Amino acid sequence: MDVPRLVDHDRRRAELGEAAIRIILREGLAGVTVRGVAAEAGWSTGSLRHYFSNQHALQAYVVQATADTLRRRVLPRAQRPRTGGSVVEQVATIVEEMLPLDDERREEYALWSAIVEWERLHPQEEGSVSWNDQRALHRQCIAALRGHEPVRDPGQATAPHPDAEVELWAALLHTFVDGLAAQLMNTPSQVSAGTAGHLLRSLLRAVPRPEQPAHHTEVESPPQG
Amino acid sequence: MDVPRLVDHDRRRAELGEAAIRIILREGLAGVTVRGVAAEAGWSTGSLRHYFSNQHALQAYVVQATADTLRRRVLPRAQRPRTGGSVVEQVATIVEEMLPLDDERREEYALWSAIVEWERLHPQEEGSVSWNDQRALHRQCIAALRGHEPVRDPGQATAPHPDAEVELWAALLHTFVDGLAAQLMNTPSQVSAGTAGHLLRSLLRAVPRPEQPAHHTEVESPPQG
DNA sequence: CGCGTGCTAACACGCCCGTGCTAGCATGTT
DNA sequence: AACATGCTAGCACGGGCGTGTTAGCACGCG
Repeated sequence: MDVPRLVDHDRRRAELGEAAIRIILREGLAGVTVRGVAAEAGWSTGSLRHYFSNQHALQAYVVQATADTLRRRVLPRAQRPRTGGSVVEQVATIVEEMLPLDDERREEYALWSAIVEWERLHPQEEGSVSWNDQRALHRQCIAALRGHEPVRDPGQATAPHPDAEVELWAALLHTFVDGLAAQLMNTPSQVSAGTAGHLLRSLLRAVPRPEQPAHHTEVESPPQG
Repeated sequence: MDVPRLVDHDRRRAELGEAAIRIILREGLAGVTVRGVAAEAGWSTGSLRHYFSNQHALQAYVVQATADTLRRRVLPRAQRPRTGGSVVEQVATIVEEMLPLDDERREEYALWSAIVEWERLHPQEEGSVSWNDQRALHRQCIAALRGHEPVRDPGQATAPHPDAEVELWAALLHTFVDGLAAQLMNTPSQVSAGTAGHLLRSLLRAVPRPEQPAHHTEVESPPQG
């Protein structure tokens, strides 16, 4: 026993994941079948089932692998330091890294939507994949609105933020970005990339900032529900 | 020939539509199969195919019937006149009629999402169903922000609006509402109904209005893309 | 009453699916 | 060189799907 492995299981699984991602982009998450993924990767179904006993196990792995791929692709772009331009422009370029404004980001957003859909249909899995990423986007919005570097995760996610107004506007921006992304994906004929940029910057200009306190919004309670 | 009909075809089609809506709510649009709808309605597949030759014809009809059902349910609620409360509160209650804040409106939003999904997958159909409803929501937002009754459709959809700022904020509100609805559906544990209400009202309070021109947003171009 | 037409039900075909199973191949060890 | 074990390929079964076809039923009309 304990014979040295002949193949690298992790490498094989990663190959399967890449094939599955290609299928998701072509046919959506419902197209991720045992037979389909095996054919896309050039294998037989029996070989695939040596690594994933179930379709469920396959899809769960694919969701995880896709989330990892997205993190590696999107986060560095969003966290790249911005120096030039106004605060509005800096925040806009950060947010635009996550919006489906071109084919590459449309691909990324389609993959992200597939993950969210999968987790909506399978809510009992231990440890939601998208939750941490949602928090990361949230923190990114907060940090961007402050004009600071992203805050390290304090570990206490529900603790009230020191600046309730910034927290509120981060939540508003987060929601707005979700809507903008949905409109760009679902009704691209009505909301083009240029329109999205205009809308985003218009909203950002409406955000009250300390150095420009022209508009006061009465904050009643923190937006965490 | 021209023998009087023995059954009311429209009535039968409507029965099929209701059965299909139940299936959409249970299993999504992908569950709308010829066999499944026939079984849900208590028919045989042969009978169903007497009314719809294709699965495509069935689904196209179901999408249309669902859109009609939604219009009859949602539009009267949204267009009900608001008298009491501030403008923010009036607009909030209008918008909330379209948000998935309880089980009934979650059902409605799930049906609406199915329609949008279907039209995204079949873009070549003559006359998009959701386009007119998107315009209706857009006009509703504009009218609500103005505090007026809904404007009649001028027939010239791309004509620039007289008040560019209202048009801009209507588009921003529309996008924000889309994002809020998506968050309520996809991540209800993070965005509850109460949170959604707070966020919506916070955004509405930030909208500059003629009687409260405390904040000036530099409008550069109309948001139509 | 008998007939024709509209409607219904059921079956058949081919395809794709998940999954269990088994014979064969390749490789590291003895 | 021979073996044992991990891996591969392929088949088989049962089920769901869309769709074409066909036999049978019900009703209105002559």
